[in-house]
Amino acid sequence: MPRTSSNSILDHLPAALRKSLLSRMELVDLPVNTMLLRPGVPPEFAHFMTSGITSVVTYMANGAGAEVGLIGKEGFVEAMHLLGSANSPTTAFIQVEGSALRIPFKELEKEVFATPVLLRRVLEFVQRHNFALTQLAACNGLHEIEERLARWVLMVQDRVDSPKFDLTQEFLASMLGASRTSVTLAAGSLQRSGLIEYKRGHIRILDAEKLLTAACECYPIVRDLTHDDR
Amino acid sequence: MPRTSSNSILDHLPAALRKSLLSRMELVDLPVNTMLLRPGVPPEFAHFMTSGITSVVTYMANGAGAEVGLIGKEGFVEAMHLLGSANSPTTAFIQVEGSALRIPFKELEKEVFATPVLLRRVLEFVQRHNFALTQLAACNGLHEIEERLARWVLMVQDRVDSPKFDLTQEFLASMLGASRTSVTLAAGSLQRSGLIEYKRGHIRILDAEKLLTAACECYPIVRDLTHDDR
DNA sequence: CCCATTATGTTCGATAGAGAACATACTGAA
DNA sequence: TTCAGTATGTTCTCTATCGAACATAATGGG
Repeated sequence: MPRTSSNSILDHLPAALRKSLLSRMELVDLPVNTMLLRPGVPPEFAHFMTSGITSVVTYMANGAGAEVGLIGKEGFVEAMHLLGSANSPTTAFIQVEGSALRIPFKELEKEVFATPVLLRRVLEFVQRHNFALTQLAACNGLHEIEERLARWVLMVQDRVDSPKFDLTQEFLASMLGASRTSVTLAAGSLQRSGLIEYKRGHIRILDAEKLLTAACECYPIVRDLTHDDR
Repeated sequence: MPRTSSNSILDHLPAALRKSLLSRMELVDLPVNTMLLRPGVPPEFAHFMTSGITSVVTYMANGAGAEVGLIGKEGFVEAMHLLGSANSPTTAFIQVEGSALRIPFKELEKEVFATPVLLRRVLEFVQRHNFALTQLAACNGLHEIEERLARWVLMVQDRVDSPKFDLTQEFLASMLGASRTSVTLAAGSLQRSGLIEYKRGHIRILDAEKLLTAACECYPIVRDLTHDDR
């Protein structure tokens, strides 16, 4: 399977089912900031990420936001929406450009509830995503910015398979629910310690080992949840 | 149906299915602090709350914790665990004494995946619970203690149907991911404004209207998610 | 190559909250 | 009724973070 169409969930499906799904899917490029999901709006497509990262964020009325999820090729974006018809308070958009295999949401919905194997895989993903979310929910309230920044950077790295990617500090601030000033300070600190290099929206991990130490305990917990092979 | 055995999920099932389930369930009293779920331990029973409140909390290594869920008679405690076999990082225990209809977890699991209607109801609950969680995750990081305290009190009230219940400030602190001092100050402020009365672990809501104003925007969002009639 | 734009760096005052220490007051069991 | 235990009230110092303001520096389109 070519690298650009590899998605963990699809890859682990029985061959026949995978083929059937793939035949109805379309590989789409996803530039930065592409909106995949808005609060209260039912999704048109489901996006099985094959590269890049989707951020799931909850925004408050005053515009402040905080990360509540990060989805790469280990998952797909609209999983939660398959479970029912409640209004989602979240926004999802492309944080690191990439691509996804997309399928009309209604079609996936039908398939999921008609195909037990697929349903199980979807629910397993929902479970892992949810457990990760509980950890991040506590993390947001309890840990300091520098630890959370380190965690975030590592989480992104896991999903892009590269020590180098693009993220402005302004953007990071809204992800971490912090002010840009604080992010600059935290990033500066990590940079002075030689863990990362930051250059106008380009970030590079220099020492992943030490970064792990700088991150809060939430990182390995969340990583195991989202990147364990089952 | 007697008040003590009323649970929203069970109540909305087709009569035959409900009867079948109820015949295999046991009504149990749940005193304060009863543990229902520990991190990484598969649940033995599922508890459909009929009164009282279960708190779902994520604890960090240093003992600090934060709320990631509140379950009353609108739901049941171990829903997430039905979806797969990943390790949950959460702890669940009784926060306000009450009762629940419990059923061996394995038995419910079998039933859920054999009975589409039941599965749908379960997934709907999981979805609502999850969307609420995304809101609370952001809330934990972005809102101030007094607003969150007001929100918490209202959420508890919704689930006990009473303006009066027992909660120590020490406990509230660990729920809100704050220090006891901060909770005392916030509670004192709400008390001086005449919104609540606090007396040695006994809290009484005096002015629910104003409390709504004092709470952050998250309260109505979460309430609609968890207490909407579908 | 230049300039407008955008991203980062830096400083400063203000503040929410942490954490410790101690005082007070209520409660229930003996 | 008394006392030990527990919950709340209060004060203080300390620190992380905010928010605003401004400086600097890189970037890319013309």
